This record gives sequence, structure tokens and C-alpha cells, in this order.
Amino acid sequence: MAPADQTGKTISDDTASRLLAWYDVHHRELPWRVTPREHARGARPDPYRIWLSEVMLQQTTVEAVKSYFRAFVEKWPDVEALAAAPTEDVMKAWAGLGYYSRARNLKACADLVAARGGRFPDTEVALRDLPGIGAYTSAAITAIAFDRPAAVVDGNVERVISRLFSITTPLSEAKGEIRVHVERMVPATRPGDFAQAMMDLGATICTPRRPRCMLCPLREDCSVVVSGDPEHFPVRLPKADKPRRRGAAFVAVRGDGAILLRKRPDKGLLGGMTEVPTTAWTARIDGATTEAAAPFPANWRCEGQIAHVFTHFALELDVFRAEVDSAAPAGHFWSLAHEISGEALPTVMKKAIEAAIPGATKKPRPH
DNA sequence: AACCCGGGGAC
DNA sequence: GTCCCAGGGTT
Repeated sequence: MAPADQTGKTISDDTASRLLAWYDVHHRELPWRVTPREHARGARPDPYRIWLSEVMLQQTTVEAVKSYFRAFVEKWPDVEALAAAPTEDVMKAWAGLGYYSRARNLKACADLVAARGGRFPDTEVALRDLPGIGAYTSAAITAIAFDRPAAVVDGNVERVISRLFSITTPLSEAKGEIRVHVERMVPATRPGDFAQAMMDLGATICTPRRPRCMLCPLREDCSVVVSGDPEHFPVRLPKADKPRRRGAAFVAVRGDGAILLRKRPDKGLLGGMTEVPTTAWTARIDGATTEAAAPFPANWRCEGQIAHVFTHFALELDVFRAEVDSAAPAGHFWSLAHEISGEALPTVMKKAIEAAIPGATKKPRPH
């Protein structure tokens, strides 16, 4: 419990009250959100929609999530519908969103929840045991969907807290300290709105760069506003350099227009997604070496190159194309597809196919 | 604790 | 180009 001042109200209560008052006016409108006005009228969020949105929002921006969220809830309105769907359909719907293990865990979690009668657990510890739900997501669902007190700590909250208290300890070591600050700050009433308010503050006011401190409802509580260097927080340790990965993709086009595809293993890079044949990643590669590594003999021609930037490394991909009469390498995970737009293609493979066959991944025009 | 896993927006 | 985002899982 936070120390009380002479008024009997705790410092934390005061901070939370200011934040909630700001949130009532300046909250973001989001497709999965129950607004504070609706909440005051008795509306309650659907745990399924909160869970779905939280998983999609893991390391993913709100703008990127919106269209995927709408498509998912239209296709699968509740957890039973999602549980009834084939995993491959879920992977296709997730294609382009990234971090594909989330999609597999999403489906596995839906199966478990549906098997238990379709109700999500309403405590952090029970939620934490479900696939794809970690410390953040379990706390977020507890607070937002069930309006129960929980310390919701995401990247936004880490930034807000580290600035409020000028935490100079590197972020990797400061997690515990930050959590304690949040636990003391969570109000007994409206813990769900408090969690969303902290994240809205981080997303719209206490931004990573050029924060709008003059508009911040917590500026009088904040230690860095006075000293004036909010952009230096949170303190992070420098990341180690990562080597580049290079390789080649082979687009084999059969006479009838079919393209040779394969499904990647469920684990690892782009796990569970569809791709054209590729070489293994190497540090250095040249055209002759690449072409010699083609999946079968053919007149391969280099059709272009794409570069793909990941968080921790970059990969570059030479794209080769060949017209073939038949293309059927051994192996059960190979397939031929005429409608590439219907496959669970990650963005990097969509770009590779587009480089060799412009328009191949575009959806057909409705008449 | 460190590392792996995508894609995109802001600058 | 850089940074980092409503993180989880694995080692």
C-alpha cells in the first residue's frame, strides 16, 4: 500500500485519479474497446474480443491490428467458432500480421477454452497457463475484460513509469521495480480503465520520441518533466549486432499457371506458413551458387531481389523464376497452387512471388 | 537473462 | 537508414 499524505489519500490514488479523468476525455476509440461512458452505463467487454485483440497487439501496432481484428470477429464471432475452424484457415487469416506462433497458440487456446465450455478464466494465474498468454496478456485480460485489479505492464507502461520515476537502471533489470510501482498505483475502482489509460497515455502523450509533456495529466507527478530529458528513458542496454542472412527463392511456374509451394515447419522462422522453395540461409552467396542449389534442374532466371528487415537482422533474397512442364519434387509438404492469394503466405514470400510474377498474389477482381 | 520470432509506422 | 511497438516461448 502506498504511503498516505495528510489528506488521507495516497499519492498513488491521486495519480490514478488524474489519469482516469484524462482518459474519460482523451481515450482512443478502438474496435475491441468498451468506452468509459459505455462502461459506466453497465456495458462489459467480451472476453473473447479482448483476448483476441491482446494477442494481436503483442509487439504489433494498433493500426496494423484493426483490419485483422475486424476480419477475425466477422469470420469467427466467438471462441467456439474459432475452435471449430481448421488451423490452416486461421493461419491464412493471420498471414501478414507476423509472429506466426501467435496464430498457432491462438488456435490452441481457443480449443482449450471451448472445451471448457467457452468461458475464459477470470484470474491471472489461470489465464497464464493458456498457450500464447504470458505475464502481460493475462494481466490485461484480467483488468480489461473482468475489471479486476492487475498490474498491466507493457512497453507503454514501462516507458511511462521509467519517466515518472527517472529510473536509470537498464530496462532488463528494472522490470521488477517497474511492476512494484504499477501495483501500488492500480486503483481499486476502474482497474480496467486504468490499465487502458496507462497505455493510451504512452501511445499518445508519453511517446518514445518527442513526448507531449505539456499535455500530460501526470506532468506534476513526473520527475523527468522538470529535469527535462524524457527521451532518455527508459534506459536500454545496447543490442548486439546481428549478421545478415542471404538466400534465394525459386518460383516454378507450370504450363497451366500452377506455382510450386511448400509449407514451412511449424517452429522457427515464418513457422507454419507457405513459401516457394528457398535455399538455406547463408552469410554470403552468389548467383551461380544459388542457381546450382535450385530444387530441380530447369532454366532458372534471376527476376529480382528483395530485402526484408526483421527486428534483429535483415535478410536479402534473390528471386529466380523458371517455366516448367512439370514440377513435383519428392516430399509430402510440397504442393501446387493456382490461387496464390488463398495461401497462408507471409509478406516476404508474397514479395518474392510478386518479384517473379507480378500480380500473382493479388486477389481476383469481383465482378 | 538472452535470444528468437514479422511487419510496419514514425522519424 | 534507426527505433520500437498492447510480448511469449525457449534455452
